[in-house]
Amino acid sequence: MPEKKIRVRFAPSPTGPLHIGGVRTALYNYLFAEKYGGKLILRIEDTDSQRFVPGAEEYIIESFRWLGIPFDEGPHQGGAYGPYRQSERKVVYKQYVDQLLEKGLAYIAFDTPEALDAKRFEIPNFQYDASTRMKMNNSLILSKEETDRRIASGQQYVVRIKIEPDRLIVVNDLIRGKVTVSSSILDDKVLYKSIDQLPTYHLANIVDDHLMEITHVIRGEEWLPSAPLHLTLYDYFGWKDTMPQFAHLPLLLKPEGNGKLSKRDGDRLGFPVFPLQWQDPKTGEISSGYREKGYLPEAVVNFLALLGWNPGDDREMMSLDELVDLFSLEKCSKSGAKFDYKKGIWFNHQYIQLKSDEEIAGLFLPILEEKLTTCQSNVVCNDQMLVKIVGLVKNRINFVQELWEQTSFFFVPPIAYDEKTVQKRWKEDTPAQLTELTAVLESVEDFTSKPTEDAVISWIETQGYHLGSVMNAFRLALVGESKGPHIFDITEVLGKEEVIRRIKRAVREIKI
RNA sequence: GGUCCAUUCGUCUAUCGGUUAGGACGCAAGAUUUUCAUUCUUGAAAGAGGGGUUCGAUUCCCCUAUGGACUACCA
Repeated sequence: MPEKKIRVRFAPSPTGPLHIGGVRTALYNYLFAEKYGGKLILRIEDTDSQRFVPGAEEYIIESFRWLGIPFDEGPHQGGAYGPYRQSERKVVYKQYVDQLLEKGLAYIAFDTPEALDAKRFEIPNFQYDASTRMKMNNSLILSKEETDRRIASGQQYVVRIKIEPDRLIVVNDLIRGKVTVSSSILDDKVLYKSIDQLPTYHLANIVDDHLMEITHVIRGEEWLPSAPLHLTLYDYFGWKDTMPQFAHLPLLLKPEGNGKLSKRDGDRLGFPVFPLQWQDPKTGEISSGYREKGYLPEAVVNFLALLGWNPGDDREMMSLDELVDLFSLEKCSKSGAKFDYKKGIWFNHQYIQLKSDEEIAGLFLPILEEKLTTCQSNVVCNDQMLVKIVGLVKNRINFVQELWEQTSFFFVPPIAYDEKTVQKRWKEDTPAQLTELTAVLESVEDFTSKPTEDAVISWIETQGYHLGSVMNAFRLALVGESKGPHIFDITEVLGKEEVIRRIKRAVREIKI
């Protein structure tokens, strides 16, 4: 592909938890960089001092650590193009703002936010541009002396780009092809504000991408409308030759209804829209995260990768390495993707099946320990047993958390018996049969699954009992309801004493 | 309102002018199972509408409709 060393960046704003759409953007940047042996840079875009949220940057770092997406450069690991926080690059931007001012490609405007609001109220489609700028309050109409005097006296101002109207701007997008707009629809965007001496996104973004030698800007579609402005900026600075290429990714949409995916959709439909759980430092409100919900990072990555991209064939299960190998911007789709969270659940199921019983048991252990203390269970369970139990029920779960409801009867004997099952499975002759069964079990030497099963089946056959009714009643006694894995796999884990104890208890407790 | 982007089963998507329009999620039915699941098999399900271009359009062009994004001294 390109001769130049690939450098891409993910540039989030630390204004709260990272949206899942942002995660996907970062993932695509990573896949692209990795595929072509390039570098992925994390840049924190904190030029809005008003909206800064403490902890957000750490949240971002931790999210990608969890997902297994490493950055090559960033505020934490450093790099040759730092600093990587825009708030630490103030001095850098100022000189470029001055450059534009000197060339007459930008100007100083004194209009207060209130004055602009009034203007917008007065004129419905007001835009600060070539058609209006000469009627406003700026250095274009003020004398040099007056402008300087105002600045010296401490009057707040902003620097606006001076857009020449009636020019055709062509954005060459790697995903969408040529996008042409007239410069007349652009407004004189604010590039810099004196109040906090910080640039706005547009200026900082272009300066940093240039200075950091970014070769490809892969970002969400919401940026497509401002791409012409960015192109103009590259042009004004004389950086067109080294300008990065653009790729605007389709958006993630609500699973149902219209609009883009928001936090509310997650709350309403019960799925997270953030990688990690997040507690808002101001309100204390907690938003759920994929990690805490029990998603495996591999599953999240795989699921996200397929929302807006595909390998060109029917493959769906792909590791991060495979994704790197298969990824290409040409295969990215152009239209927004409704967030199919049910498919995400399916992916998680698949990835759980791929993991060893030992690994799943390890993930389950902390949950189990907590449950056992609250249940005051005195069941002793060693690691080997736990692994075996997990192996028995693993294919029934989508999340590790579901393991408890699938396995609780192993640890806690049934205290109640499901009424419907009792009605269906517990007949008049059941107590007598089960009492006989205890004797049969008592005589089994090797209590592992198969020998026990053989002994019980042959007893049922010689007695001429109905297989189903004995077995179902047996299950009811052990589990408390009509569910669970193969019955003799359960008895093997439970052990002879516990099995007999449970049968006796059921015979004693269940009345019809 | 203006600008730009988009439009194949309910959803994610394959198809780069000629296909019985393929796969997956979800859904339904059946099989397996002593239970519940898993699993397997099968099924229903799509080219927004209208014009062109072409021997032939889902595929190329135009219009309409619909959806989306943007339109801040936010990113």
